[in-house]
Amino acid sequence: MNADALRGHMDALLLSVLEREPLHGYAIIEALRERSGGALDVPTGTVYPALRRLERAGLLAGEWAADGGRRRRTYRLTDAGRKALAGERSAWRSFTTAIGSVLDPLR
Amino acid sequence: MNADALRGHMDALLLSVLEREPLHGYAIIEALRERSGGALDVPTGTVYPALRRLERAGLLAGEWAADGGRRRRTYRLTDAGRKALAGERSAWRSFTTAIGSVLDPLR
DNA sequence: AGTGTATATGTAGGCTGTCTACATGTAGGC
DNA sequence: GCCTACATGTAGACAGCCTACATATACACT
Repeated sequence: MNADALRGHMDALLLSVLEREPLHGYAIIEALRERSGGALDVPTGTVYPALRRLERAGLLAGEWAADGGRRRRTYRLTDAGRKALAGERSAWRSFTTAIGSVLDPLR
Repeated sequence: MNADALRGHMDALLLSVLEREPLHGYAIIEALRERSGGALDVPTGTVYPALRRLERAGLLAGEWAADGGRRRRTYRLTDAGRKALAGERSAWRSFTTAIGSVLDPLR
């Protein structure tokens, strides 16, 4: 998976994976890998800054938790995040339609 | 159309639009707009440098032509460009499948 | 003659998000 | 003691798309 291709779609991925249940960063990475059948293997250096960015933007809310001695920051969607996810889904459909219309034009 | 979303897909778009016939930059921009129903309106500051990059990479071959007093640089796909286009199409399918599997998981 | 729009190409510099590489620490199996 | 998995995070590099600007021809309209 080319890195540049992910550009601008990371937010949608993160919001989507948090739609059903709150997860912490490491679990998010695993969820992306599993849901995509291994195609998406996003490095920590991408995910953690992105989560903070989305939290700053008010789309996620993060909370520290402890599992034994391990610290985890669990993120959940805010209402704004849920709205943003709907927008991202819509944008994704427009995007694939637009690119698809060029790559596979009707013959 | 979010600018970042295009990242890493521009090459595929340019190669694809040149698949059937050679075109010059301005015509390529129009072709992208028409084929996508107006969704893709790529600025010249994106297209011209990208065309030169693809030419340097050996995927396109450019040639100057004159239409009256107007100069045009017409690009055509090279053999390597045709192979690259096939790769880009394949990558596009993988990409949409991967992102789609996260955004619209089977329920 | 002047104005405006379409056609046509190109560069400089900025922006931003993803990546690589590194740093830190806990938990548990062998 | 060592290794792997779990868990979070930062610094800096890199690449490519964008805005804004510069240049020039062709043609319609006033």
